[in-house]
Amino acid sequence: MQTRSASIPSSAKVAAHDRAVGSPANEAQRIGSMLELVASHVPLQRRVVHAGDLIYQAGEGFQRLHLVNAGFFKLINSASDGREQVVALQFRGDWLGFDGIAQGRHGCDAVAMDTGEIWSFSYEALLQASLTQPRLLALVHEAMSREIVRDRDALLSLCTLSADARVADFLHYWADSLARRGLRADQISLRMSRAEIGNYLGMTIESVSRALSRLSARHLIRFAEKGRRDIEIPELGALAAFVQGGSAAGRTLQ
Amino acid sequence: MQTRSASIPSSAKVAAHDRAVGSPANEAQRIGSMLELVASHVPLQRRVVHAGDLIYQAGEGFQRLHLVNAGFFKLINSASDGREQVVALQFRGDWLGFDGIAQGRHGCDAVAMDTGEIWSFSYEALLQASLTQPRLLALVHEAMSREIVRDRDALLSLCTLSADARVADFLHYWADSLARRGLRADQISLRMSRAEIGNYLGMTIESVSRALSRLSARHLIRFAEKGRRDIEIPELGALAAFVQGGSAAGRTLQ
DNA sequence: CGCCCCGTTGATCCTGTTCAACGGTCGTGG
DNA sequence: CCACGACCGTTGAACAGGATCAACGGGGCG
Repeated sequence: MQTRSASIPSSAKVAAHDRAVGSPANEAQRIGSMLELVASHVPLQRRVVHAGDLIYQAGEGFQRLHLVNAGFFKLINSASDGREQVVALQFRGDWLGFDGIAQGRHGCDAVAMDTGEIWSFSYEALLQASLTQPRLLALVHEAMSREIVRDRDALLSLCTLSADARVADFLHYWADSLARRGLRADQISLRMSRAEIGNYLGMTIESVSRALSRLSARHLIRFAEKGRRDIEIPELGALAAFVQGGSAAGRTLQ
Repeated sequence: MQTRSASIPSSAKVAAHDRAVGSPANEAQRIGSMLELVASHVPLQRRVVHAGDLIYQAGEGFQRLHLVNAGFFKLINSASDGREQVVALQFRGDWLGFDGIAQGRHGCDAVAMDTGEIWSFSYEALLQASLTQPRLLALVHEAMSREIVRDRDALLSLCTLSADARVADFLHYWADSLARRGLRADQISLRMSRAEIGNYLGMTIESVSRALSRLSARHLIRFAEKGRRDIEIPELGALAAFVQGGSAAGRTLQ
């Protein structure tokens, strides 16, 4: 396996979780017009959900897709022996339910982490509409592709980063996701317990807690006065830099 | 977060990597007819590739998708700081290139691990054809969905399994992938070095080697006489059972 | 108030990493 | 032909990062 040629434009890859072309503002715009386009061509049902609400469940038959209009959602994958893991976090503009297409039944649970709004619609209806609206079809494909890329970035982070760097990367990812959607990213309020974060990152509650303490000691983050779930990020760039520095520094593939 | 209700039919989940509906024979058939359908509706270019050949490269502009007609391929994701990781293994019937749709450029390298045959075709042409062939469109969506599910299963294994179980799960996955395609699974020949396996599983060469030795000592696998890359699996079920037993035994999400 | 859940911190243990040495195989070239 | 070196895989010994076990404080709620 030869090392990849150096001919890749260096701008092609910025950071594992920072790959969008275009600015954050564009991203928010993209999401807005996507929601609009879907809503105008597919009959959908809008639903307000609350923390803990189940959008769909593993094993359940697949018929409908969902779009996040507001709120935060987690996807939980589980094995037959009881192992379960948070495998993805979804924000405004993200789709829920793609995992069900392949086998006609869902492979994950989708759970709301906070109050939010979900737009649900029939997959069949979407397909029908997309036959006359190529732009709609393109959106669906982009969304699925994005999901694949994101999952693989998660895989990369999980395998190559130390516990502290993983936590930093997680915070950076969360903040970045907010920023792209036009929300303020310097002051984030995690909707997850330490247990959930740990599960998502493949580590224990204690390790998450310690990692956060260490990040705080380095002034990469700061805990808001009252809530241990509210975190300030003075300098997003510093956090990203820490992720790279804290990586096994070039654990390359030979 | 409440524990999931017990109302999920237990048959809905068999094992992380063992979720197909239908028998292995059906799967091989599905793949065969899928290849046929694509070939009969999209102009494609067939190409024989050899170990080490690059099908596409991260950063490269996205225009074409690829179908594996024969051989073994790996997808390598890499971060800006040099970290890189094998994030997926692809076999006959798998698609290559979905990661490029979202951003118009590829996010991974796709590399052949052995001699094989790749069918390449324009994504645009595929879209055009799928407008008049709904079955074709369904195939594409199923393939993308399957990819998402697989990535999430990998995430789950990575986070919840011990090193030994991860190696066992990897072997089981490989063997199972062969079996589904109608190939013999009791005697597999890995196309990967220990370094690649370790990278894929998030562990070091030494740990992979030790894990294999321990699996061999338990008679879950046997090394073929001459090659340390040829492995016999007397009982696939035993390997699967070990994965479950070797799991952190219910590292649930609270 | 008492209980439960959440988060933090300390002490100890263990899994997997790191460092190191060694054997086998293959390709190259004297 | 064999010597040499590069590469791959295995195994051992020491180390360390994170898991585990345990104790404690704070907040919300019945």
